[in-house]
Amino acid sequence: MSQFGDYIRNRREELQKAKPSIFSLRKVAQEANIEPSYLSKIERGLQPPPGQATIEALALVLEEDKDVLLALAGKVSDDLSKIIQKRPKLFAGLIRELKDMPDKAVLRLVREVRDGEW
Amino acid sequence: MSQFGDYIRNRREELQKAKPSIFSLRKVAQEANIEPSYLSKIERGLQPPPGQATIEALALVLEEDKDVLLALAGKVSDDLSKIIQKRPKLFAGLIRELKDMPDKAVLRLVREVRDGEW
DNA sequence: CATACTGTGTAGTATATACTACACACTCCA
DNA sequence: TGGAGTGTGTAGTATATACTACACAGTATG
Repeated sequence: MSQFGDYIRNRREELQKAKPSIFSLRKVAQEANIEPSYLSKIERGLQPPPGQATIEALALVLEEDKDVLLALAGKVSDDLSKIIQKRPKLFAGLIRELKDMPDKAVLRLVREVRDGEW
Repeated sequence: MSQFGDYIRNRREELQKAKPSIFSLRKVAQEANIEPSYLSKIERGLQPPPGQATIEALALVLEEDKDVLLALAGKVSDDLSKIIQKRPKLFAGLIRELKDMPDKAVLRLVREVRDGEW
């Protein structure tokens, strides 16, 4: 039931398969400046997700998107915060729509947005 | 600099103009089951935003979207969390795009999504 | 002018957050 | 077979969170 923990454990193990010497729990913890035992507990959901600074450090080490990691930890990134602040109603509407939107439609939407069609 | 506080104070005062007797700080605090002084401090940003339960109570009283209020408080709602969990990459992409997307494009996007064109 | 509201300041507290420190058990391989 | 590496368990702590309780000052109304 620990989204954040599961996510980073999966990600780390994935990287570890490719480069075992770099992505052990101890090495990753060291890179992120936290105790290995602490990271272990976070990955297994025995500890709530860490603070913003630590999450961003982990995002860097694990080559992950910090907005996603923060969100999985139940925290809102500064970028997302600015978007919501600027257009709260858009944000509320988007959540309502995305909840039930089929994947295919979402993918097409994102592709078009990215390609500047909007 | 207190997004959450500013937002709910504006909202409350707006409602207060229409119905002064119902939307005083004291009445709203009472409805949300918190101390008036606490709400006062939150509205002025002297106190960090309250917990999830209190935010949802305030959303109800102030007739606001709870996803927005939670996000302004730096917290991720369950609905948003589910979306991110299901499609982390979509979410990351969406944030990147929305940051610089002009309002007109966003509005058109949302309208179309809402109308089922997606 | 009293009393009934408005919002605010000060002081305090239980619980959760965000970690550290270090010992322990296991596996691998030289 | 022993040392280097893997992850984990227990114990503890400073700081922040998420509030309560209540006294106080101002305004408005009867």
